[in-house]
Amino acid sequence: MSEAYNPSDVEARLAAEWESQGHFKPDLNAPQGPFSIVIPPPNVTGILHMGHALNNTLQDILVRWKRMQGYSALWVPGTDHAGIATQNVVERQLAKEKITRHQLGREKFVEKVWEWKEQYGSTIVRQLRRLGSSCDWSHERFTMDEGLSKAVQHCFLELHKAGLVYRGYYLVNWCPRCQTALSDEEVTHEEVKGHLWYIKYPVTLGGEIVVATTRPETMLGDVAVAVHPDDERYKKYKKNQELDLPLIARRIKFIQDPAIDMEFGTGAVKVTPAHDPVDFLLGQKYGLEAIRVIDPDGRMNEQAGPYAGLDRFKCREKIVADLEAHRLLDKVENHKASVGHCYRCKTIIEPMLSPQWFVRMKPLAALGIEAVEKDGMRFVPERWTKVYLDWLNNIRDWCISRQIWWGHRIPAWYCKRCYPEYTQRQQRGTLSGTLVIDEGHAGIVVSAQAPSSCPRCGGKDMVQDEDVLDTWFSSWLWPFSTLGWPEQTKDLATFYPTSVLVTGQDIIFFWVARMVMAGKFFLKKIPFKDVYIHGIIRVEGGKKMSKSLGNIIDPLEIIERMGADGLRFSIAHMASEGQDLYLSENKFLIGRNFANKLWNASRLILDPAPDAASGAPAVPGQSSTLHKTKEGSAELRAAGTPSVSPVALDSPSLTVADIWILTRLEEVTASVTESLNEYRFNEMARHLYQFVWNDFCDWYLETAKLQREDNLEQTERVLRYVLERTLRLLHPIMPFITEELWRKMGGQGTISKAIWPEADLSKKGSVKVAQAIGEFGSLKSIIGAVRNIRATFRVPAKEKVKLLIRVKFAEDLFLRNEKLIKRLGQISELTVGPDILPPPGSAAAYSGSVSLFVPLAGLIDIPAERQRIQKEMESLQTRAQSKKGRLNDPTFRNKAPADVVAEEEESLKELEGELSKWAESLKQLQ
RNA sequence: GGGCGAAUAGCUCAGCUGGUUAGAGCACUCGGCUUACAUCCGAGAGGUCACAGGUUCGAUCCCUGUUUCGCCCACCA
Repeated sequence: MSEAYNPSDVEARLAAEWESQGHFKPDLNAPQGPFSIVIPPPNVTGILHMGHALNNTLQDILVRWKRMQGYSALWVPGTDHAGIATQNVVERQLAKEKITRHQLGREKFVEKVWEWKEQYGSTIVRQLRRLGSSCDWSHERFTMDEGLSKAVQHCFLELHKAGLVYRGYYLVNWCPRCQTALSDEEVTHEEVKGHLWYIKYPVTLGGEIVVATTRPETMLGDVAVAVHPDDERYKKYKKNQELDLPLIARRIKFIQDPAIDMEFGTGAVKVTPAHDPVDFLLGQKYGLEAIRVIDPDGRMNEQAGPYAGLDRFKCREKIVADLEAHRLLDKVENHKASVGHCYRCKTIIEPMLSPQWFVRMKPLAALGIEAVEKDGMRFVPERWTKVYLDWLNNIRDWCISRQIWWGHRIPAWYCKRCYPEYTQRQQRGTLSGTLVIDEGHAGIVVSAQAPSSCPRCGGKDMVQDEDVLDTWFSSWLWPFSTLGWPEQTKDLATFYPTSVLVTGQDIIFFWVARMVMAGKFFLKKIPFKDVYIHGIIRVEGGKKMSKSLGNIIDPLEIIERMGADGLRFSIAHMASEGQDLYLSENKFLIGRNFANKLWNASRLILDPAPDAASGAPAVPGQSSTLHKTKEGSAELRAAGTPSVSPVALDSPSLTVADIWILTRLEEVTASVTESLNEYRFNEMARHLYQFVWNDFCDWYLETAKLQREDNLEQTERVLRYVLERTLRLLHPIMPFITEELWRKMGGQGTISKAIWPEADLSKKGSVKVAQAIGEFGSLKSIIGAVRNIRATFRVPAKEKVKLLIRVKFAEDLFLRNEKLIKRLGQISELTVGPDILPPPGSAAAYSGSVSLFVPLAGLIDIPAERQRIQKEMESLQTRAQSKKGRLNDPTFRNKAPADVVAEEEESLKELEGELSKWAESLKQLQ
């Protein structure tokens, strides 16, 4: 084995092998039944970033763990077609060749996107494999697959049948760059510094009303000015008053509505129903006309008169200038407002009146609420429940049509004769009346296939809706569409509902809530019971990780340098429940170093010792005949387990170190399993790290090196036993290195199918075990004390010292472990007895009932020693003092539980004992 | 405007239902290439647990308020 662990040698090879062997197909005969997770499908355009690395590491830990526990574990991978994002990518690519999608035409363009998908779309799933994700790749799905497309269509038709899909003429969020409508969730609001312009609107019969606006360009579409009915300032104007819209001569109305805030601006507001959500509602309420002055591309249209053709922001400048020229601008204030931006391209959203398809969400939201209130779905951390419910309780209808080409076509058909007539009528009308489009009336047919004729006029010319569906309209079916729905497949019956969803907080609305609604609506069951919401990845300093900030930490580069296991371990170690993760490069060292530590510990155990000169190898390799599998052992049920003999804690020949490490192994097994049960990934990592590094390597291996000289066979058995089981505990978090080492131990097949260890803490309380643990603790603490003394007095590492231990009981413990104490403390001569007196010039230390002395005549530095003792005493005194205070307080004695009081008394006694010994030392130093 | 999260060592963070001496990694200091590992070993230093009240025998932890930072939601024209 190489001196340093080299992950790149191992990982790619194993990832390929795992897949080719089909290890991650669910074992349908697994004893514990199904366990399933569907991956949050990354965008096909995506490349692996830290968010994916986190998300998939956590999922993989769960899946590998459950698989080892004997579940029929299925992790369904796949990708999302990401309508707008993907279309944008391909459009940009075409732009390099100076081609627009319009030049290409729809069919050719969609073909191009598919080509792009075939060529680059597998990037991210390849990267997921590299991360070690144990997905069942034969189950991989894409949201535009034939099956999933069928599911989408079925879904649309069913919802339509249930009256939950409708076409309506509403004000929607419009991205002038992407040239499509967006749902409310696809708009991100950002605070933008702007201005509040106060514009004078002349009243027809004399006087003027000053209105305040942040968007002067929309005044061209104004149809009214509104004030609060109680506003004294405007009482003089009658209801049927009219005003003259400045710049373009047009009469507009004067209305009074209690929704107007008298405090804001002048208390008078211009009303632009075609370009403002609030005004749209007012328009509806008062039957106002909606005049659209901005076109889908963000330019002013012919309704804008002299401003037609100008970009909306250029128009704003010109309007302001013109108003100023006409002295119609009263004043300008600085003003901050939250402005909607397209979540894909960051362009400022334009509220735009247009006909779109919507899903009626209220009835579905009720199902979503029911999921947590009745069906037992829970969020981890729990606080997200409130966020989820608040959204559902205030839900608005979901705009699902997109004016792009890449996506699922809407199964709706328009009569070429009726529909244009209808829309023209609609656009000329006012906002009173219903805004839901009566399909029969408008010449629209919702159906999977093209209808032969228009049911209204009998026209034969029916064309399919040009629009496609929102990407999330396919993702919300993901937990069941990937299992074959709407067909009643075996997969669906077995693996739905899934077990847990692991995702980020940013898509609770987009995705999680909608999946719950769809799952409940179509399958009558919640799609998953637990929703684990992990944090968002950031970089140190709190900024978002983004290309434009140039602060990306690329997981692939980290994998390159630290190994996938190193990356995974580091990430899991940082992922404390639901908290955001702040990353920096050096945080990944922990995982890399840990893997190397594990590698080298294994090397010590598995590699034959190099000093062949001293006769037989100190450590036989795995070929040794000493380690034959014991038949029928519960530990060894899994086929192919390396030859490891179970070590029973009550075996008589075990040393205190053996018993201690074996007990720690049981403890860590219990803690790791418990941590996983509670989705505490960071604790899992910490427990394993602490156990492997501090307990196993720092103490047990050092002890074992010596033990091997005396009792090779047994020590080997313990070493191999602990290592093999530790590898299994580590496997979910570090799959590659554990597989590699497990095989080096002689494991056949794959560790990913080995059995998850079960903790046995039953022996922990036995007298023998408890005593051994206490005794090993004493050994550790006296070795620690000696090392401390050595360091304090700068005893050169190679120079050995004498050690005297004064102890009334258990002398033989120290004699039995003389070799260990001597080796780890660099001791030349050890004396143990009940009546030992410190030789002059000794440094002393006290721990419990043990006193130890290190003769350092000549080396000892009296002031330093005095300082060391005083410091020790000070800390003991502080502690004793606070305990005394507590114990002298009668209320503490009365109210605190008896065991707490007893404990305090006990520990005070101990402190005082130690304190007096230190005091004695100090005296002797004089 | 509403809600959520965070504030603990120089840095980044743990600390699960209140109970000896508040932990880790990195950085730092001292000493070591000790035959698994310098991606290492040994020993240290470093904290008024943001602030102010309260509950309690006892508060980093529970309650109230304040400050700072971050995020989410909202029809702030």
